[in-house]
Amino acid sequence: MSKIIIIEDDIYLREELVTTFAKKEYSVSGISSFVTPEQEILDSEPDLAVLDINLPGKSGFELCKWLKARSDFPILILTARDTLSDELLALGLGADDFLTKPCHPERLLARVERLLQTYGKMRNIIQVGELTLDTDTYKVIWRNSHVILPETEGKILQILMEQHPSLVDKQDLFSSLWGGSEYVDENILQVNINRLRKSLDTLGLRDIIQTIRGQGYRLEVFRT
Amino acid sequence: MSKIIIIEDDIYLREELVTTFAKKEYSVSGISSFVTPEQEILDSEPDLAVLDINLPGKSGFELCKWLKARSDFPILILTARDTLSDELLALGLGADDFLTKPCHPERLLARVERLLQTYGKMRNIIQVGELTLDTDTYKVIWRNSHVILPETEGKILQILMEQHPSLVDKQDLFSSLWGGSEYVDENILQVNINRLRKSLDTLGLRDIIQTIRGQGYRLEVFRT
DNA sequence: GGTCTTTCTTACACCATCTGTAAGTATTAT
DNA sequence: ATAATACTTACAGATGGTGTAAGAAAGACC
Repeated sequence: MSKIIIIEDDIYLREELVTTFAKKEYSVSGISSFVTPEQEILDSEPDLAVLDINLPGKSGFELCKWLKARSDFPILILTARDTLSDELLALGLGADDFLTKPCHPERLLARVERLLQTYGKMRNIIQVGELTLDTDTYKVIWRNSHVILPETEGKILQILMEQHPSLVDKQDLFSSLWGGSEYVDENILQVNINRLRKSLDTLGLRDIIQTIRGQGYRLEVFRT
Repeated sequence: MSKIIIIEDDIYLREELVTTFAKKEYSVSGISSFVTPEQEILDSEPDLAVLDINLPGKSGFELCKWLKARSDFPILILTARDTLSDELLALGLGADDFLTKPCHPERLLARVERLLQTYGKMRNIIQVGELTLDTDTYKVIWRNSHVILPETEGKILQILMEQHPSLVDKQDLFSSLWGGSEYVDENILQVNINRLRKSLDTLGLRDIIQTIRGQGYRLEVFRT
């Protein structure tokens, strides 16, 4: 069954939540240390996180933003802070739902259920602005159209998106793509960048890959 | 920009919602006739629907269920009915969010924005129970694993899922897959069914394709 | 139980696509 | 102007997907 992680410092409420989910046959765990919760959360590879805002150390807002940039499981914010601006901030940071305490367990369960169902359809999706990439199939989605890239082009785009908005060194691309093997033609990267540009051009994405002469490539920042 | 459809019988509120969304550069339209709203909604191919519950004719609940079975855009329920059981019912029928009137426009906009962002990542996804298929790439997801099918196998699975839980006639499969072309070996369907079964077996999905001797195939109904 | 029909399984060869190599052209920096 | 870097196009080998073929297994019917 799905794995849920609870990030909540009130031990009483945390245990209550754990019990609520455990009853429904979820595999559920609570975070107890708030010194460096980030890695603990990522390492547990949850299917969903229930996140409080008022935490010792990093706030739930910061945590939400940090997690959303590095993972693709849904985050449900559950907090006593019930102002509209809190909700707008949370949703703006990528939170998937926002519920206020006290929250009826059935409502929480229903919301969690819905998120799991929605996200169950999307595994291994990364996103930069409006650009979406499925890293299993290398399907690229932008606005209302899509292309399916061959493996090499897809891997290049994946690296560019993961490093966005930083520059990606040519050497990094070489070692990621052809690292283990023996010598390959220096030109191979340019050829594949060229192919990738042509593929993306069919979506109307001209010039989103910038060349930084002598160093490497990077994704152009574009309006969202 | 994204296209939103408003299904709300109170003309006053409807116009207010239309204005709210229009300001944010959404392409927005309202339903005015409630005799047969279903087809009008589908035909407009919206990216999201805002749906009231208390409607003349079919209720919003029925409409939600009907639409969810035939389309894949998100549905946000916006209603004056604020009981928990209404919310649970709506979410259970597949609604993606549930807000009660009166609702602050900013909250509504933020929720809509979030849904559009989430759904923007998932184009052309169909689902039967826990089984998910991307009909562009033929990536099949089940529980925590996935396979990418070759085109022919993927098309067969797509048809079986679209017709589920009905039986699919062998002739239908033949005409869908090899319809236009000249003669093909009768055996080709059996070979590809066999290949598809083996591919799905790598997910632990043994025997989900039933053979109906003399007629065709169908997807086994399994526990969700 | 025997026989006929239908379905399943495995192997093989053709074909399309992807990939790296090569060679030549264009662009940029100094 | 010249050299260095980046781009473009064409080509051939490798890979994986597809239909054909032939025989084995399973089910229906008497």
